[in-house]
Amino acid sequence: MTTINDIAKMANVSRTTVSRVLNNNGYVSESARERVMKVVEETGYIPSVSAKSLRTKRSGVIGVILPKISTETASRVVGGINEVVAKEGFQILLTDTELNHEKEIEYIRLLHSRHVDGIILLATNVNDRLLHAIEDARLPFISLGQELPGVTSIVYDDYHASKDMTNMIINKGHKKIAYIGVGEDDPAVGVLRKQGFIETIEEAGLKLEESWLSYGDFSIESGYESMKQIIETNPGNFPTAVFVVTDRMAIGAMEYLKEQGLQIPQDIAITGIGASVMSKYVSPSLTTIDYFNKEAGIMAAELLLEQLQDQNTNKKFLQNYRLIERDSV
Amino acid sequence: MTTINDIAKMANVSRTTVSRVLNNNGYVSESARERVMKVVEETGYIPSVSAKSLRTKRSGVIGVILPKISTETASRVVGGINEVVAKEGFQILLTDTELNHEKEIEYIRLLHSRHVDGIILLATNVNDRLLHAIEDARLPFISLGQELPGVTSIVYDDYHASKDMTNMIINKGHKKIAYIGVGEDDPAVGVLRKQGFIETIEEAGLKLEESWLSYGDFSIESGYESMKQIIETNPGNFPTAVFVVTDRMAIGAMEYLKEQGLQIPQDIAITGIGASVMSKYVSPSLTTIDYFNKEAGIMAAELLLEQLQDQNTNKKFLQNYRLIERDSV
DNA sequence: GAAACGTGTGTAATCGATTCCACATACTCT
DNA sequence: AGAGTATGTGGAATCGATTACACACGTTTC
Repeated sequence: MTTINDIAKMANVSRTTVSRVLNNNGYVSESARERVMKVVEETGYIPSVSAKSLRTKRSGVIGVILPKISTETASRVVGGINEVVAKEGFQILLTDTELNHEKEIEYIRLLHSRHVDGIILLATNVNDRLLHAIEDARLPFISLGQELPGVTSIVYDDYHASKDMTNMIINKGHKKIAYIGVGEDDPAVGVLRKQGFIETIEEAGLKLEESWLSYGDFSIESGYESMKQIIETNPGNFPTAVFVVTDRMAIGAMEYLKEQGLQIPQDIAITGIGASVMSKYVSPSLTTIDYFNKEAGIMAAELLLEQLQDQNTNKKFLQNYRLIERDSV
Repeated sequence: MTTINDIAKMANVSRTTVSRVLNNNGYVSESARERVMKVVEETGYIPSVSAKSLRTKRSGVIGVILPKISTETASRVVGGINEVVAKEGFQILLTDTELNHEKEIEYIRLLHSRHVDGIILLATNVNDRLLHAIEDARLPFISLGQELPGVTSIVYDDYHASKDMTNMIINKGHKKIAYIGVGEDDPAVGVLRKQGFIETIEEAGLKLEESWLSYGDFSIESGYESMKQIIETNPGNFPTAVFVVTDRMAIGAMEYLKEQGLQIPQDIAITGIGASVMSKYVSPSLTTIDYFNKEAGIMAAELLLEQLQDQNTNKKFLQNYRLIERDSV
């Protein structure tokens, strides 16, 4: 490995001067600059990032913590983040919590020790230890998907999205509407979406049977099972529509309905949330809500870069959404 | 930030001893070890990775170069890689070439300068400058998806997979089979898959019309357009089956056929490659080939970790595949 | 009882950069 | 002419870890 010292010797200057040339600061004569650049090009020298980062406390790396790496949402968000930070010469250091809350905290500390310049967390829950870990890291920090107190957050408008969707279902004349959700340790998907649904149902004066509520774990299979449960526990009293909080679970639910020979949407209508690519190509195509994940990633990255300059903004940003009406309702 | 010096002072030992405790090497008395551990836990001290990496030349980071970050294939592979390397305490540094060949080279050099311990490249093409860059980096290196001479490569068996698929189509009685592919600068998807298809067609003594060949760019839309082109340029002489080299393009093609009121598979059968989640849930469900992307990622990571120990293995590994017959043929 | 070895600890050099400071010129302004 | 400023350069400290080496002590071994 060639180092700055080698370059200095070869160009007949001190390493101070080499550093000045490379970082474009301080006075350097034209001739010295040319000599240095020539040697740099000839040798293909690249400065050691470790040394640089040790000295400057900046690494040019952004840490990203994902709940699950191989999901459409995650990869769209990461794509958005990457688009922005790559332009500024940053890299992404990726970690995957596999939906394990402990790991979120562990990874924050780990990224910290790696001297990342900032962290973007696709949060799935809120708890004191997590907030503490963020506080301790004292790093530019963005939470995406959940509102974390004291942290700049970008959140999807889950509540209103759910209300809009539910209202749309009601306006189509449905009165018996079932719900497939996820656990309430997830404040956004688990709590807000449910709240939007239930409040809208109540506002419309509709009845809500306990047996029409079921819960999955984000997977297609769990959507299938939840739908099965609802159908099997309500013989002769099927709901006429099902509000499902994610596209994947909605698609699982559709599978079950199709297997049972039930027509969508004639017998039972169904909706999802997330605007996955799949939602467009299943039959019937799925009515869903687009959260603009990539744009959210872009926004997160931009806010983070801003924080790298100025001090903490610590605001909350509501990402907008769009209801996509298709053939499943 | 607490440093090793702070810990040393607080525990009343030299920083050498602290380092010994943390890295578990050399002799340390039980009492010293306990004192150090106590202080470490109290302070939540984490060693600076930059300093460590500067000294040891190892960073605990694996560089991954993707052609496109937000695709199902990429995220499955990364998921597999992550599963393996995370267990060994490695992180993933992610870069995205956005299908730009120049960036592959640029990123290899950049990852090198970041002292990554190894690189996994999801290659999309082969050229001398790329090989040169890999050589220069002198790093444990794995190529996934393309065979690179002199580099340990994991390749999908595109040729035989295509042959199997084509044979399966032929065995169903089809004689007029169209092809939707991608550009031939991609040796695996563009060349091998086409070769497998064409050779099988010829072996079976079938005719191959030039107008039954069409090319897209991996996107769903390009599949749609390619299908449209084939249908429009062959009025009254439609093929009865279409071999498409990726699921996404196949799904685009299906869209067009459905729009035209053509029945799949009765009027025209269709096949994809890739076993995307979507392929299972479109109607009719798509016959495709599963390349076990996640397993390929796992294998890549394992091979890389092996290379970190021993010296260059430099072998070629053929990943196996599985034909999934569904309702589109 | 001396040599050899095992155990425990600390000193100091080192990795490859950045940056403060000192110093040397050359030019401008009263 | 002398002070002040702009320009150019290098010496040396520094960031926070690892590790070769030296040393001290206790225990075996012949």
